[in-house]
Amino acid sequence: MAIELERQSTVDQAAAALRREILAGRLKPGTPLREVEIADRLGISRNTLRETLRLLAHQGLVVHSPHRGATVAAISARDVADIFEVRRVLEIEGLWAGGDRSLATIESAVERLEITAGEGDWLAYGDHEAAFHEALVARIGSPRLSRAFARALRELQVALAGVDLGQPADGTLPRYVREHREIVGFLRTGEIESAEALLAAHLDDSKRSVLRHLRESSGNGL
Amino acid sequence: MAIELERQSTVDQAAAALRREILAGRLKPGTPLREVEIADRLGISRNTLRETLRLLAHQGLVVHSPHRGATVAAISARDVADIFEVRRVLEIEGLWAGGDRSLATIESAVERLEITAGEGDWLAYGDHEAAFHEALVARIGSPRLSRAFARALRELQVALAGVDLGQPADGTLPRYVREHREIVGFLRTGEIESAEALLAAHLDDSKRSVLRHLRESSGNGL
DNA sequence: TCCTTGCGAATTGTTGAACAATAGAACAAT
DNA sequence: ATTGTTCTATTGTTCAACAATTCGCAAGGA
Repeated sequence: MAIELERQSTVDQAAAALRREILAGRLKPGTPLREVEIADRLGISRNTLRETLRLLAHQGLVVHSPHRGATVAAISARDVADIFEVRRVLEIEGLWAGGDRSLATIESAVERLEITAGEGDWLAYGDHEAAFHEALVARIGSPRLSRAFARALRELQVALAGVDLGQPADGTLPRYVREHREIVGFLRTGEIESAEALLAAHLDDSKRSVLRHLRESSGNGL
Repeated sequence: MAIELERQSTVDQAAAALRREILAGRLKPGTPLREVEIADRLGISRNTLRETLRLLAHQGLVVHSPHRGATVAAISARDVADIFEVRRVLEIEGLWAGGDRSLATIESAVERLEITAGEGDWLAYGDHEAAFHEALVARIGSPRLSRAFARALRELQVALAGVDLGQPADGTLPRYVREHREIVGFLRTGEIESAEALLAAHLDDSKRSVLRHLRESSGNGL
């Protein structure tokens, strides 16, 4: 009916701002978020910031412990393993579940992914890769499962914020790009078993890579 | 390590209180939750209540729209279908995934379920049935998937709050109880395909039942 | 009758200040 | 090394005010 003009509440704007800072790596995992400091840096009141922090906590970007405040979510190896378990279950379910119309979304994601990879724009590449896998899960047709999946992917992004930006030119990336193309190829021809095997291997590779980056960056704590 | 003594913040206590009222059916789906009214009924400040409402919104018990306030979550037929899709995917995955030790938890849930069903305590029966299915999903070993599943179950409970309390003595319940026992039996003997078929039928039955109750209670809106 | 326009009351959004409660650190006593 | 004891920074919670917005409703016009 009316044009959906996007008025955002102060809470949402603040959440977006903090999310940007976290994903950009300016606020590293484990950093405590002092309420008064953040509040007047963002120019909002402390009460409003508290609602913002609850929102971000619910999204998994910060963790909140009583009387100790909020800190940027720090992810453990166990968390990484869990997130990849979520990915395995839901993405493979998506392989088998999908209708044909969903292939278009996936294929366009692959195309954008290849373009940005060719240009070396690894930031955009990450977004398109996420879009690819989200489209895969969307084939199940369940908004709730899609939301749970998207949340898991976001947690992964936080874990890698500011870590993988300049790194990925070690030769493995071209293989990643190719694998996405091959998976969608198998999907189109109905060779789901082959797609599943390839996807499982892809996820395993990715998990190992994430765990390695995690050890390198924040492994100093152990 | 330390004894986890449960000091709850005001926000958590208020959330628990509201959750009780909603699940008991005293606050019916769609009811608007006026901030000042609820706040001084619970004896807390409006700011604290707002954080509580954000928490409940995140748990799916209330929905929040800008400048319109929070209302007790009202579920649509589409939502019910989605929730049962979540259940289908995760519970069946749980059938195939589990280790042996998880069977003990499931079997004890079945026993409690049979006892409470025999006593006609349908409120406790609902809890134990939820515990059964949560234990099934827990076999996957993923805390995140378990959380997503528990959230879906809670949404279903809200939808049926105050509806199914006195109703279930129409002869279908004994079959439900028996089916749980049979599923765990198939699990124990490793006949996963049989367990899957039975579980799928069980979920289909349950979905139909929920949709019928939904039409009967809040079908007046359409 | 329809519809739109403006008004007003109820409600939410946001702020700022205050005080209580707690954790964590520094320090003293054993 | 362990146990108390302050002290301080920070979070938890409350309160009162005001701004912004929604919604019902009455007045007015086509």
